[in-house]
Amino acid sequence: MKIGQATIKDIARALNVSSSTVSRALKDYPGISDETKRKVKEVAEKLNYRPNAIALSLRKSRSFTIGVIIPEVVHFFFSTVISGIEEVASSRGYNVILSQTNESYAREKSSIDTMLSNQIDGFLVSFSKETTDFTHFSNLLNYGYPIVFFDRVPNIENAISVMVDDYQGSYNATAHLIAQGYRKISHLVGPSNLAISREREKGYRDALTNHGIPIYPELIIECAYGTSDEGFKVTEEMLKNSVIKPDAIFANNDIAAVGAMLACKAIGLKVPEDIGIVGFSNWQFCSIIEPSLSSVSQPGFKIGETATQLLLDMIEKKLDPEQINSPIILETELLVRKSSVK
Amino acid sequence: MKIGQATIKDIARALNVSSSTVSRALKDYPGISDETKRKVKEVAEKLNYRPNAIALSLRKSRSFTIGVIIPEVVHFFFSTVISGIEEVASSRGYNVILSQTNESYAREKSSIDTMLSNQIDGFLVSFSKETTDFTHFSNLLNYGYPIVFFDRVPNIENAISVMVDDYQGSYNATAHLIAQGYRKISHLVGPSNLAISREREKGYRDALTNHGIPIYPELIIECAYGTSDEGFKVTEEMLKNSVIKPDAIFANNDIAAVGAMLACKAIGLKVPEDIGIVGFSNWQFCSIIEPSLSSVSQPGFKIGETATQLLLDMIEKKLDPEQINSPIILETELLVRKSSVK
DNA sequence: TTTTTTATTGCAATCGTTTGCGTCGACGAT
DNA sequence: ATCGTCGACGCAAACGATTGCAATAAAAAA
Repeated sequence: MKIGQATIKDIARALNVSSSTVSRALKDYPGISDETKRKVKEVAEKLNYRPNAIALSLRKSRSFTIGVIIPEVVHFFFSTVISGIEEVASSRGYNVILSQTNESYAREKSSIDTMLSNQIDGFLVSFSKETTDFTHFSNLLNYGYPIVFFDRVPNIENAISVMVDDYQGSYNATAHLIAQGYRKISHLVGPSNLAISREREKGYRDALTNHGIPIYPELIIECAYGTSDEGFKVTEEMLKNSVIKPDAIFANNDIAAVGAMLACKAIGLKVPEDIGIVGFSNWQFCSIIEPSLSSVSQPGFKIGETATQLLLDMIEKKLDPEQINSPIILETELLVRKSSVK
Repeated sequence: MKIGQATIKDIARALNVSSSTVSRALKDYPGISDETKRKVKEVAEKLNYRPNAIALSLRKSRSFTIGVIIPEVVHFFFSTVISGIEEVASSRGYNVILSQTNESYAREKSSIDTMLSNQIDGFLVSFSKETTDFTHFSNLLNYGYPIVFFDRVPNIENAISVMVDDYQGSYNATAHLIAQGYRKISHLVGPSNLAISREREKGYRDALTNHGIPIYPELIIECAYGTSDEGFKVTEEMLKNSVIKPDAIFANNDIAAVGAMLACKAIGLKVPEDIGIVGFSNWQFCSIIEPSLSSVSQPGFKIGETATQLLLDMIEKKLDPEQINSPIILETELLVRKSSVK
């Protein structure tokens, strides 16, 4: 028996009826006799009939597929988000097609192009670090194309976005370090074109200010790539050259935090006694490294779920994008571990 | 200007020619005058014409999309594989549609069904832990449907699979421990229903035997879930209760290895002086924990790449599945770090 | 001038499904 | 006997692109 190859026409031929009748019978349309419906369904079952989703897409100009554009798959946070996306999409009968940009703007644009040719019903995107021009998105938005941004969200009109409360997460982390008695807190900043980096920096600054602690620009260092090596290097340099010696480091991300931790150890500083460290994202390794790394946990799965629900609601017109005029913001959670507790 | 909405007909109308001419002109068919080609392309450009991939799929019964069925996305190894898949697929002009089964057999089957409706050109699958009946796969295979299995591969006829040399990886890891002077080597075994666990155990046993070292059944312990806590617990118990005191631990996976390492430290044993440890998979955290963890690295990215190349070659008839009658086996690499070097 | 060739283009079917509208027969009402 | 109504179904167009087979005109050959 052929697989998924039987068409409505085959059923029609077998029963000597028209394809219209078969189509209607399968969908329990009124105006088709029960007898016919029964027979059609029976034959459909026997032939292992599977509707051709492609033909349906063509007819309806709807593909029941959503496109996910993501910087990288091999990233704890993003893979968690994907998981949430996949969960909701599949439960609502949608397919997920995936493209990773590897942080390349060109790739981002071309992915969107091919997905558009595939009549994707909507996009879920977290744009690349390289992306500074958002016209490819705003064009789509102006046309009314459903897009939901998550985590990395652009500052353009009508964009619907789901993000984490980076500001508050960062504020809490910094406040926690202060509460632990750390005073000269360094911050490893993320790439400056990402809003999340700026939010996190702001949370850090405000926490210091609100606690009456001076801000030392010397201790605020950009760590654009967010690799462990980069974290190591900038930390090493800071520890050596800075006039103000930091007694804590709050890193924009966990990987850089680990680099910083290694740099501290290499120089003979004890964590958390001599220097406290907090990261961001709560990668799996946080709890198993020595000392375990305090980190701000982002609800990746929930972000994926929420963004997908929103997108599908928009696609199905259950939701008017106009109703949403500010980003959906999900709470973070500060997980205090050993690296920041004296 | 509408986005991706211009069709061949729009171009035809604008130039007062037939759609056939437009179609041919766009593809540089012979028999179309250069003048016409020029004009068609010009208008296509102006209208921002994008071929409708859905219509094309319907016509050609080819979707240029491959389906990936995977147990979980949030897993270092699998996400790495996905990355490799995505890379090759996109470079060869294919889309990737993704479904995670969460280790559920029912979900696996239904995913395959909906992907079939979507006229997927082929499958890349790593099946769920629950799956013991493989008829849904063999049906497809018998029909000549292209499938490539990876990592978790079924033992069915004509199945093409790409896997890692678990046996050899395990053998090498054990031999390395022996070479370092460790003699009473414990092994934390993985879930016994997965072939990879059995292969790894076999590699471990053979390495010991070939080096004339006795095997102590007491030191071979199942660690089915592979969590850090489980690793901790079984190791703690072994160190306390076992008559034979191990001087090394080779764990089936990195997470369990870390648990074991913590248990050793907790009891006052020094790694690697008192006890050597080696893990499996080379998770990202291996190099950043203290001491850094030696591990057998599985080439996840390469598995993804290789499997995808094979699949696309099959789809494009560049490769006859008959030619391949044994699994493709990729080499592992033992990454020696501090945890196993005296 | 007539016939043949060649260069360009159009027609129409096809992929599988949906759907507005028309058809056809039966049946009840007048 | 005639008309209207209604139930059950078929026709054909449509979605967008491709492609075998004509068709048409101009150019070349006879």
